[in-house]
Amino acid sequence: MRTLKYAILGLVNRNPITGYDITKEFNKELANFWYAKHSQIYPELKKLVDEGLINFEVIIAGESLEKKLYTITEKGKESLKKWLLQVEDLDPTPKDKFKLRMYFSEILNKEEIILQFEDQLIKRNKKLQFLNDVMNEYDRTIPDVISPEFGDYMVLEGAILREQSYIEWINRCLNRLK
Amino acid sequence: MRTLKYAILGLVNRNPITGYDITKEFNKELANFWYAKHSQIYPELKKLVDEGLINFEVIIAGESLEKKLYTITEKGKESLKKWLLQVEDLDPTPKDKFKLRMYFSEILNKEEIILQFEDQLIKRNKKLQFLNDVMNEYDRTIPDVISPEFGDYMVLEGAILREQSYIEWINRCLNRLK
DNA sequence: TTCGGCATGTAACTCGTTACATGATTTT
DNA sequence: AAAATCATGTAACGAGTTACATGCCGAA
Repeated sequence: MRTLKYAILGLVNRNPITGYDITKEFNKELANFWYAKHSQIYPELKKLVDEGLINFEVIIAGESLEKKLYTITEKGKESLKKWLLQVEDLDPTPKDKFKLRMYFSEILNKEEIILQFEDQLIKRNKKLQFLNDVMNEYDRTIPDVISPEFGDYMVLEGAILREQSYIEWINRCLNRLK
Repeated sequence: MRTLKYAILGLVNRNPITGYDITKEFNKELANFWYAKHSQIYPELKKLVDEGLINFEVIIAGESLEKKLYTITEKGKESLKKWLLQVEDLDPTPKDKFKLRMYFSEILNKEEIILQFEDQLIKRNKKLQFLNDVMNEYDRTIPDVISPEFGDYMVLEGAILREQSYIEWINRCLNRLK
């Protein structure tokens, strides 16, 4: 399936970028729906070069620190566009360890179950708060459709809706338990 | 982390069960938040036996068909309970290929993007319809708290809320695009 | 001069999927 | 008699994590 391939290709397509900076991108907005460690990114970049989808240029920063600045090729752009246009079946439902634990919770007593939900509620609220803080930096100006910022905005909103719905689920469970 | 280990342990804890039937469970309610193929389940069962967490008894069905019926041990029950009670950090945000594609969609034109969202909307609605159908089989009788059925009901409701929230997100995106 | 961040890589391992492989039983 | 389903396994591969490994640069 090679999804990481296209995640990287998408980033390199926006602007020439180094492996290090790709890793950083995977820890910002992007982290709300895709991510990877540098140990996965560097080998994948090498593979993409071999496939002729990207090129790199070695940049010397300061005295001797080598950076590799990757740029997308025409072949890479075509490959990315083809992937963006493809119509696929739905991904399988994402796995959820907390739900798995609650699914088997009948062997716990009520108080123990409630404690689990309450702990999860705190953590989810914290995450939602964080996402809202990021969202507020957009300062009520919804970016133009078809701009890189619109992508950021869109998926951030998706992440907020997802957390809200998870919190709603927890609250419903707690109401039944109390 | 060995999550599959506990998913299996949780099922075996409910009732003695064969590997084949565990595989089937992973394609019902459970599939809304955990699943595995038989090729992963059989080796894991062997491992759990080695660890003394489950036992099995060979059953001959019909003339000569061998089944292995697995039962949880005391050690297994303790291990499961410990796992159920543990307080963990939030899982990383689940990966989402569709959101990844839309994140990079600025290189497509508006009509192409809208087509992508509309296709996704149809598929998500279909899935929601399916989940609602399953839910209606509960026939308005919410199962008792602390029963195996309550677990089923709870996670099914979670799955429905999740799909609804995804659909809400798609609609918001479409409204902005139109 | 030391510490945190910049920058790139590899090795070993776990987790999960697809495909291969076999045979028994039930249903059409 | 054939097809679907029951039932259990292994092999090869791909994806992802943790740990190992190295060296540069700027700020305190």
